[in-house]
Amino acid sequence: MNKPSRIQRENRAAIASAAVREFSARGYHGATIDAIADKAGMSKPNLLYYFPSKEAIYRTVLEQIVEEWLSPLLSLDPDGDPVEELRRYISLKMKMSADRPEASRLFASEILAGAPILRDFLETRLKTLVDDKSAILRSWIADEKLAPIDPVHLIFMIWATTQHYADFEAQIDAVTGGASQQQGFQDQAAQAVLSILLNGIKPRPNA
Amino acid sequence: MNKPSRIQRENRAAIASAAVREFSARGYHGATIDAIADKAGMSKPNLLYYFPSKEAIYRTVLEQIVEEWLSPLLSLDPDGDPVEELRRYISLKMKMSADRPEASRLFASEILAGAPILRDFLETRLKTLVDDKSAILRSWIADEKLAPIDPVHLIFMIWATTQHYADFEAQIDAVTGGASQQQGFQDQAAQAVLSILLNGIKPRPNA
DNA sequence: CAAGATTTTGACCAAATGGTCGAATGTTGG
DNA sequence: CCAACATTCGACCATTTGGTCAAAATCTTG
Repeated sequence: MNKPSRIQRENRAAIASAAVREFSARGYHGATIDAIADKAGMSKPNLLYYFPSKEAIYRTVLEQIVEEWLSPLLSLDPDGDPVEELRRYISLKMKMSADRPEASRLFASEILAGAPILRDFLETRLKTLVDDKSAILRSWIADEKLAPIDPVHLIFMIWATTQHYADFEAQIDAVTGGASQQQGFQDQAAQAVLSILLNGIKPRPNA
Repeated sequence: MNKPSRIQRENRAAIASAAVREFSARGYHGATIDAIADKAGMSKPNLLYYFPSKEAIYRTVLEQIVEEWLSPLLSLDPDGDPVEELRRYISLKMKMSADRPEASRLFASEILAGAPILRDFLETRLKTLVDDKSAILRSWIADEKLAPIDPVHLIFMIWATTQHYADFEAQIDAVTGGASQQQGFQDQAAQAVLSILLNGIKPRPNA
């Protein structure tokens, strides 16, 4: 298994990109190797020359997505200003939703189905990360820099609200008459989410 | 098309219940008529005696779910106290997530896939309903009983946070070590969501 | 440029699956 | 009790689809 050739790099990348689009649009079972190969501009046996099976493609793209997903939370800085750190984190997640909606939907689809492939990752690396960052949030609360809110639920709420704009895009488009593609809409959404969440967690004097 | 017999009522109900479980667990394409028939306790041809096709089953259960989904928002009362009305609405949605997680996941799965079946419903009935309720929220904001937040985004945030507990149950279970089944967890979740959202939208004196 | 390695593909296979059909079985009203 | 009707199901079919294989085409390199 030496260094991959240019052709290998290009084709693997084309397949991964096509697979994310296809899996996110049709789900694991709805996606077909033929369709992915078509989108990647090659024949099915050719695609299977690069990946041994449909599930292998799925695993590969899921792993790539999961790594991206982790990074914003990783960078939550215990020494920063709590509200500013959370503002930055939420903004980053909103941007990811806007920039890579298919990736978000593929991840969502895997979790919806009960996380058959990602369960182990969720129970180990993600759990550890959430435990770590919860401790930071708890210390901020102890210092009365945040309202006393269960940190785990705060993290869930941030995930829920930010990813909603990618995962439920079809619903949002329908309800808003298709506004969600425009730049203005994204800024509006980010502003509303930031406003509610940040106001919701700022320490309240009389409580 | 006379009144259905007892057998018809029972079998149709059994099929619908089995279909919700099967479709929500495996997605539209992953679900098989055989599996639904098994769960409903009958043979595949027998099931197809009650529904003409897989898609017909899917449409039927989706429609039932969508009707349930609408009702809590319908009851938002323009003459009630804004914060109390929203507290009631959010609590209702949290309870639906806890009580019928499969239904929530089936709905989510349809939207994730681009709402091929529900698009029309979303663009007509749901859009109208959201427009109506947005007007109520706007009037509350005008009366300074709520912070000035785009009503549509507030509604999206409520949907996102409440449905997250059903749709991403696998992730929540993994991260919390399986706590989400317990009653205490549900109460905790509801409290956190209510606290952040309600504090997030209460009018702020100096803004 | 030739030989070996890499990449590509048409043809094919086996399993899964949505759906049909006719015969058998059960139910019900007169 | 029986005739008409409703319900159930084993056997079957056609299509889709994940995956294989051997041969052809292309690329790389000494």
